[in-house]
Amino acid sequence: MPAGPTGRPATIYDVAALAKLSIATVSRVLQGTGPVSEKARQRVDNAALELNYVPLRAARSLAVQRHEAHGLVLPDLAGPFYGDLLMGYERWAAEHGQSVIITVTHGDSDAGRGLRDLAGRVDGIVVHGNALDLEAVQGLRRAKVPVVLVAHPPVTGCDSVRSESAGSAESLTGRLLDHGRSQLHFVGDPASSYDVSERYAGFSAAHLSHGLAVPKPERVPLTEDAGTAVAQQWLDATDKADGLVCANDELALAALTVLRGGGADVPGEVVVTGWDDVMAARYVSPGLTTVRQPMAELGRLAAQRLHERITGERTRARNDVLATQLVLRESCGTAKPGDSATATKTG
Amino acid sequence: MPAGPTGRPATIYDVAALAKLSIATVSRVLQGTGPVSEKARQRVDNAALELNYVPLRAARSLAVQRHEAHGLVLPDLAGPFYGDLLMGYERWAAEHGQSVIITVTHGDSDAGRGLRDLAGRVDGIVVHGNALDLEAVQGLRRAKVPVVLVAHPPVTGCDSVRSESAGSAESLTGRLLDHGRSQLHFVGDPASSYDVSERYAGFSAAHLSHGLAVPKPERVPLTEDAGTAVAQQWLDATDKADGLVCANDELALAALTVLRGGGADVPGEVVVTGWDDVMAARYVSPGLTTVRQPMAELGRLAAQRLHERITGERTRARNDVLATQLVLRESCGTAKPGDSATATKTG
DNA sequence: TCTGAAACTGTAAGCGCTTCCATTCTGGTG
DNA sequence: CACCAGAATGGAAGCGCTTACAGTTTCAGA
Repeated sequence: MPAGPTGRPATIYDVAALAKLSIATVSRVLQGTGPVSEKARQRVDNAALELNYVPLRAARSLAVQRHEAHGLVLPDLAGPFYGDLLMGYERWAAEHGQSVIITVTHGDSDAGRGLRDLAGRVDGIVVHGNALDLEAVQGLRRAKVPVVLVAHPPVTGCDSVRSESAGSAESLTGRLLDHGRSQLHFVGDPASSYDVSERYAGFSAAHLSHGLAVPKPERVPLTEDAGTAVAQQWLDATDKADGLVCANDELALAALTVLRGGGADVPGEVVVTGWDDVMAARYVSPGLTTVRQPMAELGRLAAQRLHERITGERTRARNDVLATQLVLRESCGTAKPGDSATATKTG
Repeated sequence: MPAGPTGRPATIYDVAALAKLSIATVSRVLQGTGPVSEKARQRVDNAALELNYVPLRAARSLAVQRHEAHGLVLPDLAGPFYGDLLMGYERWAAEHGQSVIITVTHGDSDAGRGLRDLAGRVDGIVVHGNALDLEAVQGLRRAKVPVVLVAHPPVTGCDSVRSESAGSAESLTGRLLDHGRSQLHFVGDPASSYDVSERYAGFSAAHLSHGLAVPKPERVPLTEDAGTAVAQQWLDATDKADGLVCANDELALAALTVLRGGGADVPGEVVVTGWDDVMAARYVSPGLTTVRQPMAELGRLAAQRLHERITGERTRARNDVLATQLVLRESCGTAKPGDSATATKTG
């Protein structure tokens, strides 16, 4: 809200009056559209500066029928993942002159009122799979809002962007089996999200291809507390698993720490792996073997896909799958000294 | 963009036509203002539902002269801090019907075009101190945009919200000195941000009150790389410091790890402390002593303060200072077994 | 000097919504 | 049964901006 001469925000009329020109010319100067004389440009610039004029976006949006803004719906912001995603997103958006309006569902997944409001402010919406249920997404589609899904299985009418999961999980699991592990546990509830279900699918596939029965998953939430509990259970058990394939790093870190604290030999007696490669994964000891997702790139691509849809420069749906990176450290017992990252798959 | 009967987005006119009522009545029903008969309410609701009507926010904003949106300007989104800040912010905003539009400066700190655009979309802006230089903030003020500063020294005309730093740094440093340390190094450039300068101020104060000379700071960036370098230097040095007070956890974690890797005894030979209490701080060993800031609360409060300003329910400036929490772990050599947190100061 | 095209500028009609004000219904009362 | 208050509704103006479209300059070329 810029300061007008009267104390009210200055409008384009104020600028025009001060510059002794019509509002049409002012608009042309400010937007850089249409022909304007150098003299006019000067006068307008000076007037705008003097009045601290800030164009009211709402008025422009109304006139041009475009918001030049994206909506981003995330389930949460804890942990580094969503932050990185958002960062990649915002960067692309800023470079292309789009604002980003963010909404966090905190597990509400219906978000009626807020979603509606958001839809009225933006040209399109990117939804993280864990943030909204399918019904809410369909609602957006019905309202003809362009939608891009992140980390969600493809939905007709929406583009989607996700990172490869099943393949990396399979190769990670396979690697453990190849190195002599025979009683692996999958820790984390596959039903909690699409990503986790994919990871379990890969875990299963590896077992099948090794001619082994597929162990049932430990259906626990992806939290440190759950990791602690699982590890505690392991320490108390008689029939011990020789590996914990955890659905994320939180679980794995907590488990690893408790196992170590309880005197277990990791990775000798039991190996542990995570998913996400959070910072702590490389500070814990033994270093946590995990899988890194290109979160920023995911965000960037989602922004781009949405923009293509909004501008109509593409109408055919796309479903992108980005490669992940297996990060081998000591916790899995198969890393050579001096940890590093190995090859990956593109889905 | 809802689906109108024609394929174009439905407007309030379409809803009115279908409901056989005037747009005035439709508006009253939808906004819940003014008296409307039950019958009218029904008809409007049905029509809106059938048309998948989504009100165009730009039009409403223009009419009511309010955006019901906040701008949030952050320097970055890496690390968990800003994510937590944003989370606290968004939560409060959502609960109060405000949208939040986020802009990341990535160290640009002038952000001319983007800022201007942002200012035209929102009712007020919250700026993180590290994101914008003072001139940019003044520009906003001149344009009469309500501004709340986070982690920035008070500026006339703006509210500010920050967490206490100097006091905690002083008590942390004092504690180390009391436990026999005599040659502490401050790692991190106090000029890099207000927060860091405060931490160094506290570090200095502790030395002074112990009758010691104040060591010059190691002016390095707050990164893991810098921490690595500093630790390497320590290993090579002959006249070794007996404590590294790092400006953040990244520095401290990297330093700690390299020191340990180089055979140094931490905390026996040299103690290390950080700032922020990132997740890795409790997984590294020895556990990292650090200071926890209430980031989410900071965000929440900033949102609230901005809202008070926007609505005009408060006109006197406020400068809030939130308490931090000293988190003692083994790396500082003064923690009792079983780490815990101790008291704090409110600024 | 005159003419027409090109360059520039102004007028005015919206964009979709809210809201003031006037008008039309209600349904009790006298 | 006329009358009136209050409830319900509609008409229309206006929010600040963009953008045809039309009008006015400017100026090179004849």
